[in-house]
Amino acid sequence: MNYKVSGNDIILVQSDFDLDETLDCGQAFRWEKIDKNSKDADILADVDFDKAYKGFKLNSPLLISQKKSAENSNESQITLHNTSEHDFLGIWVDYFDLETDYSVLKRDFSIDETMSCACKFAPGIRMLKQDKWEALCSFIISQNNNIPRIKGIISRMCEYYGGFPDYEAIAGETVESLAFMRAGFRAKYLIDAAQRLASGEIDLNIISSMDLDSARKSLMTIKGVGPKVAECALLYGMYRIDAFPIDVWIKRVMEEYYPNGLPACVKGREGIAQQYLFHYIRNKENK
DNA sequence: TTCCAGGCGTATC
DNA sequence: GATACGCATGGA
Repeated sequence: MNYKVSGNDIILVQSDFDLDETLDCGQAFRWEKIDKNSKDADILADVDFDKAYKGFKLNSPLLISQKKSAENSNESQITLHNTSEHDFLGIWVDYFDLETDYSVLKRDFSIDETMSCACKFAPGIRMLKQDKWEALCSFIISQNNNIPRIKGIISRMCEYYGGFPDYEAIAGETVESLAFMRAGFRAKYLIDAAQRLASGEIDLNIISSMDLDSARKSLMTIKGVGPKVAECALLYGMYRIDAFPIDVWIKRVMEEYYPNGLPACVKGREGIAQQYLFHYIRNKENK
């Protein structure tokens, strides 16, 4: 990975990374696109960019922009603004999975025809390595919900606490005191998860090193965590890329393309394949 | 008005 | 173990 430090910015030339496809594909809910015509874009007044996002990993903020390379369509200049080399190496390299070569991954996946289409459809998807607790919370909130509303609930939560609340904070709440979030029936599930973590009954660090089945079972002892949310917590919060969350959209993918199961070429990396497929099935009609 | 959204708990068989 | 139904909320 090649990068340079320029003042308070980190600049890297990176292939297989598109901000829209990675930050707005339903894996994370705290990234907001910066409209070039809004006053938000003022902070990027001197920057030459195509698209930019601001957001967080847990409570680490980041402003990130992208400028497509003129000579290579698969390549972009990615700039992480107002950060340090220390945070880049300590937080963001890991978060954006920059040590993984996605061109190799996509080449492997593309043996399968549907996977090939999905990879070509959004070649700039990367798996985000999110915080365990943040991912668990996010996907508890996600159940029977749509993405704009998930973002809204999480945004109200973070605004209220002045950042993403730790589980001790949520553990002390009640359904009534969390009413401001308008999370509906999910509020009691968040509280249960937080209380189980606060009591030490469940430890996400321990779960992250369990075998997949034990990890699933342990997570599913939390109220409101079923097979799908457990799988998402494992995939997005613990980088268990062999986890394979099946929601309504992936169910459609399986019925339409894989009635006999997933192809062998995604074995061991089902979760990453899932991210390409999820984005593909949801968006292929309107592109 | 009705249907749906990155599901799950509960009741019932 | 399978299936049916209710659930908070808000946009289409």
